[in-house]
Amino acid sequence: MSTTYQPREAEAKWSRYWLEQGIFTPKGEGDRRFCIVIPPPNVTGKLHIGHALDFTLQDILIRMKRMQGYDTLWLPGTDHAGIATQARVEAQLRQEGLTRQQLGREKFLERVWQWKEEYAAAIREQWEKLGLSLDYTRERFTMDEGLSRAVRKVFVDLYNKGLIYRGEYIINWDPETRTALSDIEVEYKEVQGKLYYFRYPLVDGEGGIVIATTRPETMLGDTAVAVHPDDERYKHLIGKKLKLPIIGREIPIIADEYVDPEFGTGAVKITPAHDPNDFEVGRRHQLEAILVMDEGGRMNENAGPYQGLDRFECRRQLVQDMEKLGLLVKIEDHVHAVGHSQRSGAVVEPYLSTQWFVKMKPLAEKAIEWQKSGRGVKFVPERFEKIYLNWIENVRDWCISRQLWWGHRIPAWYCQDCGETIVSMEDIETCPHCRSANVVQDEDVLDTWFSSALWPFSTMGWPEETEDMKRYYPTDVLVTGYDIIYFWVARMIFTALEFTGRIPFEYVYIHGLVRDAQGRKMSKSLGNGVDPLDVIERYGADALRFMISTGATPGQDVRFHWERVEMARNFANKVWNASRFVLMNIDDDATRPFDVDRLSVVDRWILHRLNETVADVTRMMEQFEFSEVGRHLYQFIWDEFCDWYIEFSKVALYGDDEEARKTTGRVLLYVLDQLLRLLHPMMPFITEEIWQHLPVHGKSIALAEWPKTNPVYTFPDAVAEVNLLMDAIRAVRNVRAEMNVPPGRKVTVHIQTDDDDIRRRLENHRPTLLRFFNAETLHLEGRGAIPEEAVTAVIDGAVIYLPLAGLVDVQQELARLRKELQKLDKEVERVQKKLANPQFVERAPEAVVQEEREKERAYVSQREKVRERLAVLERLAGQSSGQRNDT
RNA sequence: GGACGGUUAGCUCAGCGGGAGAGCGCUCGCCUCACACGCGAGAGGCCACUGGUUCGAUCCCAGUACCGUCCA
Repeated sequence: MSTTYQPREAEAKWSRYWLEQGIFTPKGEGDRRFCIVIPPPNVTGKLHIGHALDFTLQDILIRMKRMQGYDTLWLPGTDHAGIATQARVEAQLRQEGLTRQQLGREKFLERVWQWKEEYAAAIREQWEKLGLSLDYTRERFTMDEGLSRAVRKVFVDLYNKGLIYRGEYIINWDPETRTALSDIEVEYKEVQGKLYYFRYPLVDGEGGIVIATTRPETMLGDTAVAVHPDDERYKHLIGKKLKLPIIGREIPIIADEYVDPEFGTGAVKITPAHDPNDFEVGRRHQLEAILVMDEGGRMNENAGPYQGLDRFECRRQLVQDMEKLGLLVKIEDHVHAVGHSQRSGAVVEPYLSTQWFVKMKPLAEKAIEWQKSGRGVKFVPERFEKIYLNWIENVRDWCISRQLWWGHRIPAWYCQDCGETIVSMEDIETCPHCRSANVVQDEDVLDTWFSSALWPFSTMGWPEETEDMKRYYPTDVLVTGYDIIYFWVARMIFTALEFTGRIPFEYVYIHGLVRDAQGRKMSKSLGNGVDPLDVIERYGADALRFMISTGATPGQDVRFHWERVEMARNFANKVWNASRFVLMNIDDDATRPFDVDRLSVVDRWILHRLNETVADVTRMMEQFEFSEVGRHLYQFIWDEFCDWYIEFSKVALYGDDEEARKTTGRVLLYVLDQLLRLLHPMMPFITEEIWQHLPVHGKSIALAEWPKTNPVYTFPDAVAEVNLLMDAIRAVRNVRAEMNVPPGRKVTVHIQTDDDDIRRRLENHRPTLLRFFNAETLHLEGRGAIPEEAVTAVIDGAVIYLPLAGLVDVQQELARLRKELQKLDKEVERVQKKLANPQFVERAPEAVVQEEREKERAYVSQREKVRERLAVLERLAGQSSGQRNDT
């Protein structure tokens, strides 16, 4: 084994081995099963660091459960990601000077499938590099045949239940990708815009009405101007007609409660085809809806002289023209929220169009009822439940049709002869109503999230009653980021309830986003993204996994810092070297169980602490507190196992007592083995690599049993004794460092105590103390002769002196002790003040009061010892200065 | 406008009713027979602010300020 851990070969070796051995495919046996389905990454491109976080957390859970003996299934898959993938392939085509229209639907889809195969393969490779224990035999894709059947089934059933309908409404239109979007695919951003005041003249008589608008170009489609019915300024004008400038159309002045008299002039232009509120007003007043733009955001034939202009160019020109006509009253600066397409970034246009919708109310009500009656999904952290509920309680109908080619084609056919709409599981050739063969399928596809919403059960083979469906559904946990609670989590819940009658997962663990070192969101445009493969290449997958899973508390964002990856890499190396040490110091029979009666005090101490660590780590894992798990393991392995136990063990290992040597070897191996298991879910590769070097038998550490606490290893006395040892050692080290005693210089140490028990305990560890003190002589004695030229350290129950002829300056030593005295004075004062408070003694729990009393005792006694030593040194200093004065 | 999250060591973050923690950075000393990706010893904090509850508040409650996110 080399002196530093080399992740590259080890990782390649073990991911191959795991696959070959098929250990991630569940057996399908046993009472306890545990299942997670992966949030399917988009086949648009490579995985980013956020995926690495999401997948690592799932792998940690799955690996622990597998080791705990559960029959575990972690099901992988990818998402077709309609708009995003189509856009990527179209961009590729553009480079070749082609458009999808030129290629035609069929040829284009072939290209996208080609793309999909390529990227799905790349994703699979990245999963393996991350060390994920996915069951690749069950990999799914949202457009697989089976999953497509599920999509169709859900669509048909919802349609038959009246929960899917087609109609003409205002939807969010993305003129860039030329498709409809759902409400949540629109991101509102505050924009510094203008508020334009236009005068519309009355048809009959003088004057007119001044309206205010942020989108002047839509006036070309105005079919009314509305005022509030109670608005005294306009009451007399209601019912009169206005002449729409430029177009010349006569439009009525109507009264509607919707108008806010406080905003602008209190008079609002009404454009039913380009604004959701105006659409409603238009319905109430039977107004005509006139579209003035085409699908690409250019003005159409209804826009009169502006036909063919881009919507923003039209706005500029129209404002100029209105000014020339003397109808522009004023322009004000105005900050307002403008909707942008989540995918293309284009300004979204409210647009009247015929689309398919899911009627949300009945579905939402069911989901709310389940959640509120306590049968719902458990959110971790809990606060996200409120976010989910708030959304689903206010959800509006879901626009599910997309004007794309890549996706699940809507299973609706229109008879060109009788006008019938047929929604069907099977493809339709002839109209069942009029027998005409002149039927055409809807050109559009479904929102990607429509199929994602079925993911937890469509991947299991639903609607068939498969074995997987019976055994692994509902799943146990869903792990995902808070950014897709609405898009995905909520939709999975209500579809699962409707179609499977159960919640799709018991827990949903919500994590944050990975940001760059400055806290900015990682994005392509900023170029601040970090490629997980790059991190793996440089530091290893385990380092990446450890860093990322230990980075943040649940629900909180994580910043990516290379220094933190380095920290994780160093930790891996520490584990590596500790293991090397163990392997270098054990015999062949180290695997034999140790005899509890032969255990040394330090053995007992480490076993006791291991027990506590096992309990803590297991508990925290089950509570999804991954970063606490990481911190605990880091601390225990590095500080306690390496810095203390391994150092302690050297005394026995290099000593003469053969039995002690063997026992120590066995304990070292046992503790290391247990620690590797605890660490395995977070750092699968290095733990496997080391474990396979260990003289233990097993196919893989991934299948080794998860550590359990062992009540036999409960040794509170040993813990107290080792704490005493550590105190003494730290005190001496401290003195050596402060006095600049060269590391090579052997010292003599006097430990004085009245307490026979303490002296006896320390006597037991004489060889250890000599080694750690780097001393040649150790005197354990009662209170008595104190060497004069010595440095003093006080610990609880004993005083330690280091005679350091030539190194001790009495004045310096006095100053050091006075500082120490001050510190102790402060502590004593604090404790005594507390204990002097009768309310504290009465009301605080007995244990707390006892603890304070114990502290008081310890501090007072230590202070006493410091004072004594000070008195001696002060006398000495007085003498020497007196002598100087005499001469 | 509403909801939620954050404010703790120079930086990045844990902790969360009873003596302030980690990693990195910094200072000092060490290539000590597992590890310099290391070892040992340190320095460094009115735990944002104002009130309240409590024997006791960094932690709970109310409010304020600033930063951030989501929703309208």
